[in-house]
Amino acid sequence: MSSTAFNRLRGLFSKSPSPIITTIKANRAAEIRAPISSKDKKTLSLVKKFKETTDNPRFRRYHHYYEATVLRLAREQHFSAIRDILEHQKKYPDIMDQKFAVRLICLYGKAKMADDAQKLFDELPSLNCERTVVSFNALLGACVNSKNFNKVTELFKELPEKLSIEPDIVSYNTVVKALCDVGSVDSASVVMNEMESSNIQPDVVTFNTLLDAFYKNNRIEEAEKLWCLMEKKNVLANVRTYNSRLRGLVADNRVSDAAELIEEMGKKGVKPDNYSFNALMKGFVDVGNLEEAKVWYKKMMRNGCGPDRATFGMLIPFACDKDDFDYAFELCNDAVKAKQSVYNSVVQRVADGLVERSKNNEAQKLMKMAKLK
DNA sequence: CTAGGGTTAG
Repeated sequence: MSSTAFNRLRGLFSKSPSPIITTIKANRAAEIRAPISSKDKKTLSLVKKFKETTDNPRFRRYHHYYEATVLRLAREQHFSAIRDILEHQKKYPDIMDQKFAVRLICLYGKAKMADDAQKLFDELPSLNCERTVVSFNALLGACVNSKNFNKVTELFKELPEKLSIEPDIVSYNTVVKALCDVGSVDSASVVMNEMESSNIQPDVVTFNTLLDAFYKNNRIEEAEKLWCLMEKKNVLANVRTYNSRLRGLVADNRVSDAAELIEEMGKKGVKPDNYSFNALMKGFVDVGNLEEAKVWYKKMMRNGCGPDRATFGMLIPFACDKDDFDYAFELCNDAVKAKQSVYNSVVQRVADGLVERSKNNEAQKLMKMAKLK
């Protein structure tokens, strides 16, 4: 509503015999003029509370609070609110500590706000904060998280010379990751080769990034070659390296090879984790083998790897597909015990299946559990 | 959020 219309309204209402009604109507008109939804109000109070909280130095060390707030605001697309609370941080003396500044740059990255990350990076000297390869790497990482991949290669080309920053292994690994993410796995391999001419040896992170990209693109042969190169360079495979390979084998329909690889990991002193077992169980799900999936689920438990959201999200619907609602129910119980959330639709499907099979007691128990969460 | 991680691979 235009302000003229508003004035006209006010003029009308001022002749109203009841002043109380006048006030209410005027307020409503003001609301129409500048609508503030209850969601916006919530955001405003969240921002206010965050600033007040971080005004206390003690709370500036609560990384999780920062991250949770930024991620929440990002999810709601309140980017100006994120800018608001992170800009506010520049008021504190902590900003002179590069560690603190790096955290803020990374937070911009998590909110996919690469330009703001760069703005802060550019301002560091004027904020009396030292700027080294670490904040440079944080900026690169923020661009990767923002999926602004061109910016990564651009900055990597320009900044080191301009700012006399020597790129290190983390810088190179971040560029490798950016190239893999954009689908240029070959260029990423080239960068790995180039590192060596800068006297920086590829490490396990470099290999893991590239291996994962090769396996994801079903370039199994090249991945195997890379694995050999890694061994030749005496870079020790860790659990993530093996997990990439497990996923690759499973994608290549080589489930039994994958199972063997898990056993081999144990022998090599690399303890399989959730991702390892999930990768293998996915193989058995893909070929419709519930019995083997059950066997490995048990092994997973025995190895002290708590099943996670991915495990339950995969196995419960699979058990339903196989009409094994008792097992699906058992898994739901485990999920509650493990404090892992399961989609309501999945729980509903299990409950419906139980009812169809006249297992009303179980169905009721299940619904009760679901409601508790 | 409520302990605490300066940057990279889920």
